Amino acid sequence: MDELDSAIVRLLQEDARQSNRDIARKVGIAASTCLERIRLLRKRGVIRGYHADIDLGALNRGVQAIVAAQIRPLSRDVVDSFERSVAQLPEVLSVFTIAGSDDFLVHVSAQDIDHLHAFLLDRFTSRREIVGFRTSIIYQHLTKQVLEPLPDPHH
Amino acid sequence: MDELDSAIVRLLQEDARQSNRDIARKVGIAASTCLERIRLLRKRGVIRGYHADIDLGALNRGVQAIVAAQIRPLSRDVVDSFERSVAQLPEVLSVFTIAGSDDFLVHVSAQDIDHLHAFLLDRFTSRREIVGFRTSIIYQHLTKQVLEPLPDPHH
DNA sequence: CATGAAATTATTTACCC
DNA sequence: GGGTAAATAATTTCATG
Repeated sequence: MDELDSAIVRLLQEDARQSNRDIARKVGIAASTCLERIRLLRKRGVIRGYHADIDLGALNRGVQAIVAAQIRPLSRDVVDSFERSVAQLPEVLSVFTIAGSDDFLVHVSAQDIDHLHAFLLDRFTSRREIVGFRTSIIYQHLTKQVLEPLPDPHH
Repeated sequence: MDELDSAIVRLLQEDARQSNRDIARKVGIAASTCLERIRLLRKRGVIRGYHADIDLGALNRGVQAIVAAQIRPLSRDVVDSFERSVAQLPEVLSVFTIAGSDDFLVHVSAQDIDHLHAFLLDRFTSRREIVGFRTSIIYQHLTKQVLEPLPDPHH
């Protein structure tokens, strides 16, 4: 990850569909060189994928919430199975497994408040491993699309 | 948003860099038709952008946390200015503005625990509008890259 | 008016310096 | 890292139902 790689990664975070030729021109290298660098970044796992960012409203997902859940027992089996089964529910956007008084934060979206309520009643209230959960409606979610590398901690 | 649009949106969420020709072939329409549909989806704001997903470790961001913050007063000025200034800190990945006992959840990443601690001391402890915050280390974060449309609530 | 086929223009990619 | 040429893709035009 030298300066050229960082510049390429930044440009692909901004717009993953711009042409390799454009990226090459912006960072000041030949298209063939740029293509090879992108291929290596992908192979090394630095670039994990390219994804379209879709408006949640257009997917009938106008209401978002964060559900803070506590589960017991905190055994590997119960934790792993909770993560996997919750992540595959259609309403779930992401699952944070965290330290602290809550065990998980689950980011969910639904058509409206009624569907959110029904979802929580059907999928959370009934789960035996969940000993408690609190739901917070999300008014706004700002996401940074372009992340800069942080300074190397060894320098 | 008919079935064809949904199929195109799903494919672009899976891999935003696949060619228009491949997408057209997979959904069973002509390339020109597909290109026009994608253009309209973009114009209508259904597709908000295309972004490379980068490994946080490669960006020297190996440690993630969620900071739940309470601020006062909860006036528009203070809320707006908190959102904007926090979102532009390099360590911040996203900011949730929420209802409930906490006012914000801030998703952050840093090089390591020491840098996370320094970041919180420098950027949170010192802010006058913050009346309290709790930090939870993230062990794991599962994100769904492909979101299906939810059933229309009117039907 | 949306679709699809063909022609033109542009980009990607493999190979060698 | 760069240059070139063949393969591939994007884009425009225009005919069709």
